[in-house]
Amino acid sequence: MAEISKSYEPRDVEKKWYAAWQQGECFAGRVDPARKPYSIVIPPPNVTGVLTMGHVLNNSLQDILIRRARLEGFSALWVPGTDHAGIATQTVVERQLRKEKIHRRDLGREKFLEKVWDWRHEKGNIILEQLRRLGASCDWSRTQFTMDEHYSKAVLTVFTELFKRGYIYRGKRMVNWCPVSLTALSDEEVIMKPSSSTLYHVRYELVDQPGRFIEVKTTRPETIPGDVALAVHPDDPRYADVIGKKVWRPLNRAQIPIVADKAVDKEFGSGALKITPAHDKVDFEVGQRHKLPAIDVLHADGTLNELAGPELAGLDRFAGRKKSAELLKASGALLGEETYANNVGYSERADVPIEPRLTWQWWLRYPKIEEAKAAVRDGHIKFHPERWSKVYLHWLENIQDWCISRQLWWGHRIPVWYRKGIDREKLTEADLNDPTKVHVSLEGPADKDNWEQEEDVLDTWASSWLWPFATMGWPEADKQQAAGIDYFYPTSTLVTGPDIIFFWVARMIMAGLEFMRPGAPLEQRIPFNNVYFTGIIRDQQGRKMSKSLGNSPDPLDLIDKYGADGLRFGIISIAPQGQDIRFQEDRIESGKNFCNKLWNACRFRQMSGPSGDNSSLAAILARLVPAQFDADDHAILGRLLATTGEVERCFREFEFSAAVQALYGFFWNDFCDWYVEVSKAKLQNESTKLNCLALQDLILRQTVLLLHPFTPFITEELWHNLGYGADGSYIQNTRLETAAELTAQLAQAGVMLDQAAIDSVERLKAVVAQTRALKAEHNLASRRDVKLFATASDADWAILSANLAKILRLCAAAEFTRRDSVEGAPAAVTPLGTIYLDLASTVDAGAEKIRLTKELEKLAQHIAGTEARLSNPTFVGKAPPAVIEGAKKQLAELQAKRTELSRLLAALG
RNA sequence: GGACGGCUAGCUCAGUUGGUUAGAGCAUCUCGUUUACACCGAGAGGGUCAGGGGUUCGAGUCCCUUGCCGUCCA
Repeated sequence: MAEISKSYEPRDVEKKWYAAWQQGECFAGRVDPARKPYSIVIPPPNVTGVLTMGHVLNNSLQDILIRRARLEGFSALWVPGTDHAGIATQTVVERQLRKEKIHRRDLGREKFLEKVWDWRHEKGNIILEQLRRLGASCDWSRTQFTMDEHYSKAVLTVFTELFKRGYIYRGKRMVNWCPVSLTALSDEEVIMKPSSSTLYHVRYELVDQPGRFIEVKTTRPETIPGDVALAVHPDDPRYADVIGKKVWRPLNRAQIPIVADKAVDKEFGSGALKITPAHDKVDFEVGQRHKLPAIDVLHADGTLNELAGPELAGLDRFAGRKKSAELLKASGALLGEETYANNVGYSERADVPIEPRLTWQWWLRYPKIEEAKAAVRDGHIKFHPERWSKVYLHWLENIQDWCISRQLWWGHRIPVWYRKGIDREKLTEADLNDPTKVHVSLEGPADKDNWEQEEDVLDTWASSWLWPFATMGWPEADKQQAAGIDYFYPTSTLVTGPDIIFFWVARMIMAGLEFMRPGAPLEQRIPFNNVYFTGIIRDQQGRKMSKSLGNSPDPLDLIDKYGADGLRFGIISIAPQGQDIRFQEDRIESGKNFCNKLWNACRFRQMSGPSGDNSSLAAILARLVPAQFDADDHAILGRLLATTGEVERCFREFEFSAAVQALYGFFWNDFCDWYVEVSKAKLQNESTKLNCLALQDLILRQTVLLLHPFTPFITEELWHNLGYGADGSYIQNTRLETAAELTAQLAQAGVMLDQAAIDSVERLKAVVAQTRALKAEHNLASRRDVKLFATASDADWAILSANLAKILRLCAAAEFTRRDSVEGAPAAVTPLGTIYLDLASTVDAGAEKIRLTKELEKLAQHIAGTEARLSNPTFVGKAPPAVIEGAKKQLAELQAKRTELSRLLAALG
């Protein structure tokens, strides 16, 4: 056993144990029929990502669950991996190429993809390496990447299957278009930003009533050439007589109709709306209802095209906006401008306003919607906190088809081939299912030369929604067998953020229900049984942590500064269930301090006496001498069992910060501040020493086990330093006793907890605290030569005298004796009698009088309150007997204390 | 506009089905290097539980309402 150093130095310990764990294959997920499985799949971080505080929280929680499961005897599996993050990765590589003045089109698709793979091999594992620093006990041999060959096969299989089953179609619809990345975006890749725009007032002249105008307000005058109608509300009296008439479009002059549609907001602007179906989602729907054409006046890159007219064609949309305002002004159609605060959607990656655009895309009608609802509603999948299930169900109630295609190169290319020479603009739904025109399969058509493959790739989420089973070998039988899918699926718990309930959690549930174990009951097809939603980590001002704000500390710096264990312990302690977290570095420091405290308590144990046989719980129990147990021994065991039980409850209810707080309080306050201090007296007595050391060994062992999931490194180190584990073994292979099991084993060793003794410790603690306070009040806190007297009943004195050595040490006093009465000394009325400071000659009687008077005043208030309650007939009549008894008992104690304090005050003269 | 969450000590947060005098950590102040730990110990100060109303013998806790902050959906 190594000698323990004076303070805990995490760096070497962490390095040593992480290497040892990997060497010992501690993280391997093994199919073991003798044990129950416990599995987690990591929410795959973006392959371009680096570790953030959000990852630290999320992955610490997963590691805590997995490590606890190991201690509870489960066969645990944590599957790691990354996703290919289509647009993010493509953007990163494009940016890199731009430095060499190369555009991806210069390279061509194949060469560009080679560059992306180069980048992925060079940089794509950074975040997984960082997770190792945090102590993540993933089964790295199973690391997955969504673009790996096997995983790709799963993704494309799902596409072809869903196509066959009629869930996938091709449609020209309005999407969020990024004019820089030149692709459709999902809603979550669009960031709404409050913006200051200009609202242009534009008038449209009625064709058959020259001189009469309809006024329209718009922020986008450059789309006027794409107007195909004006719309008014059918019930709007201002416009009742113009419905069905025509107006002149003021740019690219033409006649367009006025239609009536309920989508028009009568209150907004003039109550008349210009309808531009190619450039606005609402307009598109209005256009559909009124069978209006859509005139697209923009190129894909956001410049205006020839349909916008010769003056505007070729201009960028923002330049076009200015130019169109000038043109309107020149023709007299512009009535005015006002500034207008609205929300504009921005492309997350390119940071430019997105463009609603009509494009051909592939769409998915979701499968298994009703079952997905039932799975959560009926509790087969439990959300923690539960309230998120409402958000989930609401989304499923209003679900819309999913646009699964992206105009990118990096991703899973859609396995669809078009017969050469076919006009894709004109493909009908029937054509899609005509194998002479469109081919859909994994391997592609046999005569490839006659076909052209779809250029689009799939949305990244269309690969990650398969994560829980595609990472376990699906769809190939041999790979599934090897991964142990029968054993590990469904996974136990998913840990993720509520921001991706729709994009990921809900979709995984539907995918699992559709593809896993067809025909089996719902509970065998769902991907997980529990979903734990973490909070979002914010800075001190409550802002989200982000790269652009620069308000996120680098977790690796924090690990260097506080140790991985300190970081984990600290972050968990400030992460209550379901609440956002305000990051405070001082809490991470507390985590480190706790580790140091733990370290030193173990060090003290090692310095206090010879090690006994710590090789098993049974061996330690055999060293206990129950006959020698004093009240403190009972009390600390009682607290140990209560804490063990509390931690069990916390894991059941996913209350991790409460578990950390319980362990902190138990270890620091109950064990270090009290038990270790009283041990110091007991350890000087040879007859009680060995029992005391055995008890410390028992408590430290259980504490280290309970803490191990939270702080894996230091606990593994101490486990070995204190001789709990043999060389070559690991703490994770120990079975953690539950409170019930520990109670039973203690009973078998002859230890029955004595509640009366435990209660007496509470009173003893009060005596010590009050005596210390009394000394401090008289500026004697640092004096160790004070003498104490007590006036106490025989029963109270019996307890005091039995604990004399402890009291002297804890109060830093030289003597403590019993007296029949003491006059004129400062005193404290405690639950075990009145304690006096023997300093009568030097005491300031005036100050002591003031102190006692103040205390009496407080007491009088309390007594008055209690008396009032007890004299209230409705209280006595309606409150439960236990509450009334409690109040009566309390009143008696308070009155006795008042009598005693009054006597002391009177004695001061 | 709808839904959800939050508002408790200077700061960040606990506070289980309503039941003694509302707690913790950090910060502040005082004292202290006594055989683990100054990454420590002892002590102290600090709260009309966002405002208002209601139910109840009793409300931080339940109900209604107002305000402010935040998130999501439209």
